[in-house]
Amino acid sequence: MSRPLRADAQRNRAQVLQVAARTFAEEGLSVPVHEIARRAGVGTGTVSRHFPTKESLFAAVLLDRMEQLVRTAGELADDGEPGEAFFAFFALMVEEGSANKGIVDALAGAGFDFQAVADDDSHDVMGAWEKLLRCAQDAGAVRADADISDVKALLTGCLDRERQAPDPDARARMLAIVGEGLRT
Amino acid sequence: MSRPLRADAQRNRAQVLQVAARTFAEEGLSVPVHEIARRAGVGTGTVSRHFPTKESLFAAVLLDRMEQLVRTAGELADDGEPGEAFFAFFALMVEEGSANKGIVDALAGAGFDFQAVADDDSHDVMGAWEKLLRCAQDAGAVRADADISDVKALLTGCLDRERQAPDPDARARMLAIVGEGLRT
DNA sequence: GAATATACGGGACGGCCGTCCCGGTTGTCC
DNA sequence: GGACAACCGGGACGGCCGTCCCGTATATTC
Repeated sequence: MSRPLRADAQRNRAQVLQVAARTFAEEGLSVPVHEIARRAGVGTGTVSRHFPTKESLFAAVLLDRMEQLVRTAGELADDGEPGEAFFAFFALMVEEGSANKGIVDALAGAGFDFQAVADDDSHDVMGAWEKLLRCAQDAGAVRADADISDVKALLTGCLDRERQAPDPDARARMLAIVGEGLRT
Repeated sequence: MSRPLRADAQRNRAQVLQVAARTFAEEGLSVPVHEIARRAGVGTGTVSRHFPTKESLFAAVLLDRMEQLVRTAGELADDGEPGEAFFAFFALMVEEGSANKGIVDALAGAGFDFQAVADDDSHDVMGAWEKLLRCAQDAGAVRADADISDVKALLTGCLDRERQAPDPDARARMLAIVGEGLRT
């Protein structure tokens, strides 16, 4: 282990992370790193010291969000009916994607290895999600042959619909369609 | 109008188009134009003279394929039950996407304006597809509130599933799920 | 408050890629 | 078969972007 970061370095790191989170969410992964540095009011060197590559910066941002989502998934799994929990989390992910272009890009596989980030030991989103699915299937609420990749693909579809034309009606309709398809 | 192309120019154009079609289908839109020129055995200048931009090259490739797909859609619409025709065409598109990474990229909106190309007057894929949808809805085979954007999004989802791990079982499952969701 | 390590800024670098241009070549037409 | 226009090849150019480096500034420690 190394000694703790200097105070200003900590501030800068946090600042970069926050700006990056907002920027990636609003504009997707195509934003240049220079731009994030500029908006954070630091030099590009500062960014690249804390996060050697763009991918590592995005991974750090994503991991933050992931933690919350996994926690939510856990809570949903704990209380209430398994089927409801599964579909509620699915809807939550759609909402998240709608507000977070970065996640959509990652899910769409636009250059980043989402799988690798999602599979990180301490932030096992896919695992948590899969558990929700399995519970719902055991409870007979979701067709037994569906796997987590199917679910992820359906999520991608819902997010694509959002991207074409964000519209509350359309979102509800897509959730209904997917729901009908997935239920036993 | 200009005079007809010189014989060698026609040959080169056709050659580039053919190589581009195969290459885009196999590797997606990220292939450099230089690489297509190299494989076609021509200089980059030759490519860029016939197709001023990469987008125009891809559009030309896509339009070829589109024509066939639209024709197929028309045939499906003409004979047989409307619901069957709609779902058959959907399955056909999934198959097409599975064999054609370029189309997947275009559908996923990876930098190219698929809509613009698809809406070309003489190759109105979306229109043809929408007609299939409307017929199926009129016949009561597909839920009435779904629109063509929903269908396109669901297709994107199916194609995403293919990309994660191509698998005949998974494809059939996805089609079943989407079918269940879309039927009345 | 001085000494030292640590971090900052932002310019430089290199790779990638699409586009353009020019000297040479090859069809075409009389 | 000769002259001219059309076309070819591929190198040059410019923009973009991620990464690295170094002279400078600042926090930390004693």
